[in-house]
Amino acid sequence: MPYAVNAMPRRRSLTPDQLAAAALAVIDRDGLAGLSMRAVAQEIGMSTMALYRYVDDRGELEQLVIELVLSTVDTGPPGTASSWYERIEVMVGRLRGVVGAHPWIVPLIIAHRHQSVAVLRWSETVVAILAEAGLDGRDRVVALRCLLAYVVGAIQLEHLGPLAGPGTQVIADRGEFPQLSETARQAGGVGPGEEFDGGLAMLLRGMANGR
Amino acid sequence: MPYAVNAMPRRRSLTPDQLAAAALAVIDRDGLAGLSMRAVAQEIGMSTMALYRYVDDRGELEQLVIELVLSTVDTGPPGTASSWYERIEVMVGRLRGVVGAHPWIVPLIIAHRHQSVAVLRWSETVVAILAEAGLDGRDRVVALRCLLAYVVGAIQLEHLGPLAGPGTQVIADRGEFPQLSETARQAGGVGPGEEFDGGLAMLLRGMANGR
DNA sequence: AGACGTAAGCGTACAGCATACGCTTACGAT
DNA sequence: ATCGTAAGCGTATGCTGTACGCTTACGTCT
Repeated sequence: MPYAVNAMPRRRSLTPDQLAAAALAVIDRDGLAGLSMRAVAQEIGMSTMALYRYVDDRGELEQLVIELVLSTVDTGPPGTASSWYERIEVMVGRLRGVVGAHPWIVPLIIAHRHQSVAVLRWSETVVAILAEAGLDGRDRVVALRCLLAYVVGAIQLEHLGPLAGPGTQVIADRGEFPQLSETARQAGGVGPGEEFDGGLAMLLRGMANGR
Repeated sequence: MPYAVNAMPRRRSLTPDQLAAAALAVIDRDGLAGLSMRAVAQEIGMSTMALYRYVDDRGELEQLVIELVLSTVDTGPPGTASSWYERIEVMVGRLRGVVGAHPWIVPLIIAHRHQSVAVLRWSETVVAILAEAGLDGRDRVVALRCLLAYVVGAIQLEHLGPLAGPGTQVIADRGEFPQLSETARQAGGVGPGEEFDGGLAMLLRGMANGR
């Protein structure tokens, strides 16, 4: 006679969420490169191999992490009061807010997104709004993927490059790239948030003026 | 008395380009995860440690690789006959063509882009076109970063997810996400090229209708 | 109360990783 | 012919993921 689910010989001392949270803590502290089974085990005070009672391999742990993060994205449709334009901004803003708080996980999202329910829920809501905006068929497909590409790309460019100054600035200021260094000079006054929102606004204007 | 440059006690048997080409071959064959000093050494028939006569560390090898790839991007301004709109399309298309042929290196580009002259050259030309289009100040900064974010994000979404079907399709078709699965169905008929170009077109329309 | 079976958790082992250090060796300059 | 130098290599160290088998806690059944 098989055991009941809650009558295991020894109860697990961890929930998958706790495990994922520990992994996320490691990532936030030491970056994606710092994520190792050993580091996570130490974080929760267990032996390395104990983790394998919870996940089959490192990949499954990564999946747990992105699901933990993405599940905190509010995927409910924003109030219908505002325009579709603003509602997309809200949806994208929510995603950026959550993911931008843990930028190291973006590569994990790209790798595991097809297994993520959270991404699907978010996409579902966004697609619905796009439909309301009058986009359908090809254009809607394109718009959705385009939004995702932008979010994913922008977050990485913002957070995952090494400090912007020493590299670009020095070379740019050598007078070899006049237009660029002029632009770079003005970039100083533009905060990351404004930059992101500005780009998103361009994108949305383009979607609105669909051909 | 120091030696002349070409009179070294033992001539290097490799050019940096050959080294980078070997690393790129490994990446193209086995992915970024397959890139290791050992693998590259084997590829060129040298010992692992011999590589360190050419680069300080793995990071420098990566930089060599992206510079090898990106240096093949034609950064010359496209013919002035066409509109700025079309010229940006050409510039973005060139970048996508080259990088899309080696999609695994995108994370390397993100990490090392600030040290890449090729990226600067490309940006310089793009900025010049944007200026002609009437964009300046804040808008030009935003537009450039936005284009880069899109390219980088789109290439990763296209190439770096695991096969699209089994994951998304199966879940989507469970009727839980009606809008999404409807959209996904139509996505089948849209090729990657069309999708990329479609998104870019939206972006450019938005830039044109600057507020 | 005591015995049993199961799964939790751990220790060890192994292959592969980047790379520090020091040795050998080829070879241009003298 | 000799010498100095840098090319190239071998070994060692401390990381990584994880396969395998042991110990141990504990719910269930007698």
